[in-house]
Amino acid sequence: MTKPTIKDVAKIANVSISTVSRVMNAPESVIESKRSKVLDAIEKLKYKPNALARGLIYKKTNTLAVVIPDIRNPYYADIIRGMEDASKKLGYNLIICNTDRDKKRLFSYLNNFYERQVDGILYTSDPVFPDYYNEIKRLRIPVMLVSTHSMEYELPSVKIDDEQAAFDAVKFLIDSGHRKIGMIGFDLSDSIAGQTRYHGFIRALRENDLDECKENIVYVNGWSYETPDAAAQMLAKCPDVTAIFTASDELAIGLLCYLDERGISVPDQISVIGFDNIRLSRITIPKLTTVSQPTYEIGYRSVEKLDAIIEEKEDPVLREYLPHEIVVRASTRRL
Amino acid sequence: MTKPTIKDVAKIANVSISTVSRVMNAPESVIESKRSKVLDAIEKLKYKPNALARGLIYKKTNTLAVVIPDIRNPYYADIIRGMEDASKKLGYNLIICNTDRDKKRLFSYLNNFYERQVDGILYTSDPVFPDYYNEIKRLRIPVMLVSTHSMEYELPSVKIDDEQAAFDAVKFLIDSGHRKIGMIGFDLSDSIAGQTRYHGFIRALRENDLDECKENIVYVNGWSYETPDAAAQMLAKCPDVTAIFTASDELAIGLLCYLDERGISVPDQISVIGFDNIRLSRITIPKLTTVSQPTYEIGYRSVEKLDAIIEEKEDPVLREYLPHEIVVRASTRRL
DNA sequence: TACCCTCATGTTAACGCTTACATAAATAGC
DNA sequence: GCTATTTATGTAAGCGTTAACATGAGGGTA
Repeated sequence: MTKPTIKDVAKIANVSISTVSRVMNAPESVIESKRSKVLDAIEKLKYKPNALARGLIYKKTNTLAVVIPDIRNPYYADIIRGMEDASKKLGYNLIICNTDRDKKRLFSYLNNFYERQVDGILYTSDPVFPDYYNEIKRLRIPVMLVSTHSMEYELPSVKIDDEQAAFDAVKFLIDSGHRKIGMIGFDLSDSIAGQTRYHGFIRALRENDLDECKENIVYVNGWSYETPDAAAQMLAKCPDVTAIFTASDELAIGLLCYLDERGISVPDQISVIGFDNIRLSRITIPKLTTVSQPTYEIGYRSVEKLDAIIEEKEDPVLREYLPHEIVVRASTRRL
Repeated sequence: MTKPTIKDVAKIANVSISTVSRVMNAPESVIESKRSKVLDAIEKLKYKPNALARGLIYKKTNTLAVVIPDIRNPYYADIIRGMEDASKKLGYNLIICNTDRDKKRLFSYLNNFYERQVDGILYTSDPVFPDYYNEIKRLRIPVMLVSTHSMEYELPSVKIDDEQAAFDAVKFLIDSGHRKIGMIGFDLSDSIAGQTRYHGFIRALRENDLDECKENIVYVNGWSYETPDAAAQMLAKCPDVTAIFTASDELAIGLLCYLDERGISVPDQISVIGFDNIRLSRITIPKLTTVSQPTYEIGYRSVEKLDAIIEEKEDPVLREYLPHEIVVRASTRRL
C-alpha cells in the first residue's frame, strides 16, 4: 500500500541500503552481480527515490518558481513554454504562480518558495519595488528578472530593449508616411512597459520633427484589453490621427474592435501597430502588424541564466537584451 | 549564510527543539514565558520551517500537480485561477505542467510527481487512455479529471455536460430560424471535445428534423486556431450554410478571420457560434456568440473535490457536471 | 509526609536518503 | 608468504522536522 523505500529494495536484493544508493548514484562502484540484483529489485518494486529526502541532504530541490502577474495574458504562454523546455534540459521543475498583481499573494508565494527550498525564482514582467527587493534579498534565493529589469538594484534580467522596440515601431509608421501618430500606452508608473515604450515613442517623434504629436497619448492603467475607453479618448483628443501605436497587442485588439464598431476602417483610415506578437495577432481582423518579442527565447534564456547563477558556473551578463523584430501584417498601410 | 533551523531557534531561546516545534504546532501546550522567547527568536532569525523535512514526516507535501495539454490555449487561464484560489484556501500549492500533448512529457511529469510526493494530480482536458490510466493507478496518487472524464474508469471528474451544451448551441441556431447548419469540430478520436459535441450537434438536428445537415461537418485534428483550411472545406462542402457551430472559440475566431478575408459578412450571411467563452471572445469582430463554460468554477471545484478525496472527507459525486450557458453576442442573427 | 496526577519540557527515534568511515576481502608487490 | 594497497560493502551519522516516551517539578488528597 505504502510507497516502497530504499529499505524494501535492499531487503529484496539482499544488500545494504547504501549499496542500493550507490547503484543509483555511482553504478560503477558496485560489482556487476549485485548491481543487477538491485536493478531487478528496483524494477520489481517500481521504486523511485523520494525527492524530499534527497532534497534534505543535497540542499537542492531542482525546483524553480515562476511568478507571473496575470496568467490570462497570452503573452506569458510562450515564455512559460521556453522556461519549461530549458528546465527540462537542465533538470529543474517549475512551480508556476499567478499573482494577479496582488502584493499579498506575491509575498505569500515568496514565503512559500523559501519554505519549500526552491533553488531559484523567475520573476516576470513586474517592476521591482523596494519592498519586493528587500523581501527577495532576505530570502537569499537567486532571482532572475524576466521581461523586466531593475536599474536601481543589481538583479540579473532577460528582456528586449523596450525603448528601442517602441522607437522602431513608431519609426516604421513614420517611414510609411504617417505624420499624425498617436499612442495608447501603459501608465508611466509602470517603469517597464509604460515608461520605456513612452520614451521610444517620444524619441522617434523628436528625431523626425514630429514633436507636435507628443501630446497624442492616452494611458491605461489596467492590463486588460477591455479598454475601449482609451480608444475613444484617443479619437476625441486627436480626431485626425492616421496611425496608432499601442503598447500591447491586447490593447491593439481592443482598439480594432472599437474602430470596427465606429465604422472606421483599419488600415484604410487608421493604421494600428501593436506590441508583443501574441499568437492571436495572426488572426485578428485585419491581421495585426506588431513588434515581435522572442518570448519563447526569453523564457528559455532566463532559466539558463538562472541555472548558471545557481551553479555558480560563469559570470553571466547581468542585464541581457534579446532582439525584437517588426512583423508587418495587414493593420498598417503606407500613406 | 545558511538558513536558520529549528536548532538555531532553540539555542537562542534557550529551550529544546521540541519546545520550538510545539510553539509552532500546538502553542497552548507551552508556557507563556517560553513561548514568547521562542517567538522572539523565530522573529529575530526570520525562521521558517523546512517544508521538505516536514513533508518527510507527515507524508504530505500539500502540493497538487496540474497537467495542462496546451498552455497557449486561453481556455486554461481561468481554470488555473480557480484552482489557485481553491488551493490557497485549502492550503495547497500548485505545480503547473504543460505537456503540449506529448505523451513522453506527460509520463515524465507523472514520474516526477511521484518522486516529489505530490498529494494529488489535476489532469485537465485530455482523454484518459489505457496506458495513462495504468500509469496513474501505479502511482497510487489521487487523480481528478478536470474538463474531461472517463466512462471506462472510475475516476472523479468535474466538467460541463458537453453533449448537452453542444445540443443547446445548435438548438439556439435552429430556434433562430437557421435550417442550413454546419459544424467545425474536433476529430472523433477525441472522446471529450470531439465525440460529445458531435453527438450534441447530431441530436439537435435529429430532434428538429434537420437530418439533411448531418453531413455538414468538418473535423480538425489540431487544437490551434490557425486552421482556415477547415473553414474552406466547410464552405466547399456546403456553400449555402447560414450558420456554423464550432467546437471551440479558437476555431470560431479562425473562422471569423477566414470569412472576413472572403468578404463574407458575419452575421449577415453566416452566423457563427463558438464554444468556451474565452476572455477574448468579447472583442472579436463581430463579438462572438458562444457557449460559456464556468471555467473558474471548474478549476475551483476540482481542487475542492480532490482535497475531499485526499482527506477522505466525504464521498463526493464521482462525475460532477457544472452548468453551462449560451452567451449571445453579435456573431449570430435571427433569420 | 507519602502518594498520585497533571503538566511542561527534554530526549530520542523515526521519516528516506546520502556519505564518511570502518571493515573485510581481494589483489599486488617484494 | 607476508605486508601494503586497492576495492567492494556494510554501519552509522546526519539532513530538519515531529511525536512518542521519559522525566521531574508542582499541586492536591489522605
